[in-house]
Amino acid sequence: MKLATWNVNSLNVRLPHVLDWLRDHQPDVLCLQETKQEDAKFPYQALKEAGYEAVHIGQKTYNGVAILSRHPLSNIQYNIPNFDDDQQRVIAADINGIRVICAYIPNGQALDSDKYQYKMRWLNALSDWLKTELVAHPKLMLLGDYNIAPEDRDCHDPAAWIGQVLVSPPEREAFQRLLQLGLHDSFRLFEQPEKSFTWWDYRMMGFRRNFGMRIDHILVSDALKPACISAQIDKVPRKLERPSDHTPILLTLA
DNA sequence: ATGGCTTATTGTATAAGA
Repeated sequence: MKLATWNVNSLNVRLPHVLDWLRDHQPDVLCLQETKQEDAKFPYQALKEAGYEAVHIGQKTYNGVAILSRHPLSNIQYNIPNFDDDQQRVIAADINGIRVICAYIPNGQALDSDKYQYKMRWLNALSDWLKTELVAHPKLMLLGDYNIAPEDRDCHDPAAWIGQVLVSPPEREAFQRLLQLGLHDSFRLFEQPEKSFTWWDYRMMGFRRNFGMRIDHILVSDALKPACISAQIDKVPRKLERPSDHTPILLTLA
């Protein structure tokens, strides 16, 4: 079983890239973030013709998450239960006996911003919810844009990023708390090239110079860890015309 | 180098991303 996650930075703009990528890789599941569209505009039909059922929750301009699947989706959850949030950042479904959670964790903007406070509250709510979710669904995966580079090796220039959002100690601690729930960073279960990143700034030729960050992740529960066969970042879509600033990561399960 | 892109908006400048 192949599962992937990709922040597309507007599905309206990126749908051709997504359809090409689905055709080339045929994943069982693809989680999308930043669809940036209301559900009425979501391309259910085009995805169906490509062989994928989809569930989506979105809003105009910002946020929006979707799960595309070649297998039936059930038990759909929209957003974090009991957490008052007007931003559409989480969607979850049962697929082939696995609880698949697609999340777009807030960026935080800057450490002294209200948005950073929101990010930290949001991470706490996510953690609390996952605690109970893991009891109900031992086979669980959390895929998405975390907006956290967990370690210095996940940042192209750690010294330049000290004190910045994405790498601050409280954010990294929140990431570690997710791991302490019994989740594993599937990318690090395997040997990986140095300077592996999933996002590069559009500016300053970030991609060409590999000035990137690894901020998109696929965490898997204890019960799923032994089934992991491979994990890789696919840099190809980042090289296309008018790319998303993020590129997909792909996990293969036995 | 606090942005040099890119996206969307009842736009023609602004907000946000990371």
